[in-house]
Amino acid sequence: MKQQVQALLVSALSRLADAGALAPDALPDPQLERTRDPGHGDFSSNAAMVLAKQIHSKPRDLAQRLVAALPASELIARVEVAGPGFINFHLAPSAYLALVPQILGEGPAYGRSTLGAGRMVQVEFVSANPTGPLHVGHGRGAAYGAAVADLLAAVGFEVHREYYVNDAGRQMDILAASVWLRYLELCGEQLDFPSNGYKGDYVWDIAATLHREHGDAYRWAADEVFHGLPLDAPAGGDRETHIDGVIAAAKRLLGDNRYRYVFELGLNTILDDIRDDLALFGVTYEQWFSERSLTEGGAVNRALERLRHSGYAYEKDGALWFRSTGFGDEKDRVLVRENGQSTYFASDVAYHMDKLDRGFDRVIDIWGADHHGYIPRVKAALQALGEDPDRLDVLLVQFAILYRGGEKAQMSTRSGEFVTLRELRKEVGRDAARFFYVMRRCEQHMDFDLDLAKSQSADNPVYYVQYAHARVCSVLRQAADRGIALEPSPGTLHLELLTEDHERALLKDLARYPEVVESAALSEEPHQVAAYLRELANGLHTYYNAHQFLVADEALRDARIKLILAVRVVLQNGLALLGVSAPEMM
RNA sequence: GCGCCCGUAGCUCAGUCGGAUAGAGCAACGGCCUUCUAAGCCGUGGGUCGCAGGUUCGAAUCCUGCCGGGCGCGCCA
Repeated sequence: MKQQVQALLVSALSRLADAGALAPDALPDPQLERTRDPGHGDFSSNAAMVLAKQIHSKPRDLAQRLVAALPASELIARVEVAGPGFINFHLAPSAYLALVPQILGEGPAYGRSTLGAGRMVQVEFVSANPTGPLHVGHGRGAAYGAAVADLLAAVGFEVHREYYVNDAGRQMDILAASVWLRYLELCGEQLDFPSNGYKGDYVWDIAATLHREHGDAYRWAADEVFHGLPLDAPAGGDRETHIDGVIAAAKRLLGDNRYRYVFELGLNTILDDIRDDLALFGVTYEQWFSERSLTEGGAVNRALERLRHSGYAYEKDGALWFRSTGFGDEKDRVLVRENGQSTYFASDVAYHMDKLDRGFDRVIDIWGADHHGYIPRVKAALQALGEDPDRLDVLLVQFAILYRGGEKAQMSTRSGEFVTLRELRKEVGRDAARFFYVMRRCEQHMDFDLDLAKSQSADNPVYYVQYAHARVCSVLRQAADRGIALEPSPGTLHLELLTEDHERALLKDLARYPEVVESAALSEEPHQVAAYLRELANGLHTYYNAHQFLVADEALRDARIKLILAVRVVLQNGLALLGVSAPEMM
């Protein structure tokens, strides 16, 4: 609908340009907006005011000439110039009424478009280290990333969702060591668990699996394991060097194969848990991409070679560095450590190189805000590799700050004190959690009050929207009980009877939906959909309270049923985009 | 110290590529269930848009400087 009006405006502008009144190259994209005040019509454009400045004309005069140049259209009831030079478009009622059969005909397709023209977009999100279960912080990235991906798919992009599995780093070794030590404890060994080890219950669970399936086959005396290791922090030493010593001991005593087995057991158990957790949250991926595969497949070495070749890699202090300062980064970054091990950054360079090589037109990374300092070096690497850094878009999701009992709750995977996504889902439900997470802009810090989310979940706006859907379904059930046909023949449609203010307001909301989806998708802001759904639900509730739908007048009744059927379609479509269900009964 | 994000009603937040009178939910107060679900509706009160300058027909929105909060500044991932 907006596009049609926009086309009229563009046409008027080019007519003036043809007449020599405007310089063709000075034509801006005319800005057409929904008006806030219904008195200003349906759409408003500031084109005349913007143009007037360029050609030194009076805005209102120019607006009048633009209006005169508008092609005739059945869509428009009238156009007027208002205020300092706004052009206000009042649409014909019939334009809105035509929406109802259109929405009912298109069903789930209403609001979708082909704007993306099948261009390939990759969305990588969550990508939490597989060292423990997902917590509520990851939940925000999951809900947000899934919604962004679904929105882009809705407007015609070919979307590829991906989870980058950090299965290669030191943190994974710490996990393997933690599992092994817990296993030793289950075997009856007495030991001081490293302060830097993973202490969550899930580590015990994995250790128990190892013990159950392999008995004492992986058992060594604790004294032998800890003999000669650097002291841990509580004993006056350093926790980092201590845990490194434990890892080294585990590798030495167990040998490659057994160590690898423990490592894989931990990784796979946790990865399975994460995969299951996300699936139950309605979040699925086209691909789970292994960091280790980059090293093992030679991609890291190829990336390093390309950087060397481009002259942006150099040796210093026994390490290999990337000259990211050449692209505006604060300092150069290490690619290969003195000890010969490549860094996480080296993997990430290889990973992003691989993403672009796979042919995605756009790559979207969704990261926690704590990684923001990482953006310049990744973009720098892409530039150094001769790629266009603008193909990569990094969206930073701010932390969800947890509150419990009015106080901030600590969150640390290492200490085991955290609320898991699984727990959250169990307590407040998938729908409430998904909706809650995308209600705010991603740059906005989010206060997540656990007590409120858990105990007063009925206050959550998601129920307001879902209730609107359930209400429509309820009315339809009532109608069926009374033997009223829900699918009258087209001849009985008298949509022109929908003249109440509430009905006109609802029709306008229905018309806005495709505009909202497009805007939310292009700006990667799912909260626009959440806000819209609340407004649409409000329109339905208000209408419901003001008017009876199942009235005696058959023509009016049919028109009203058609209208709320259309509302139901849009509620379903919008909720689906956010991963929220549309219950028929509440 | 440097960098990124944020600062709008009592609380949580929309509105931010400049537009018309700054909005919503919650909380507070007052109404509405013999009629399709009251998880709802209607009404009332509530604001120096952090502060100070600047840009212009017009600034919550853009620029500069401050103030306040969060995060980051590893041969960790």
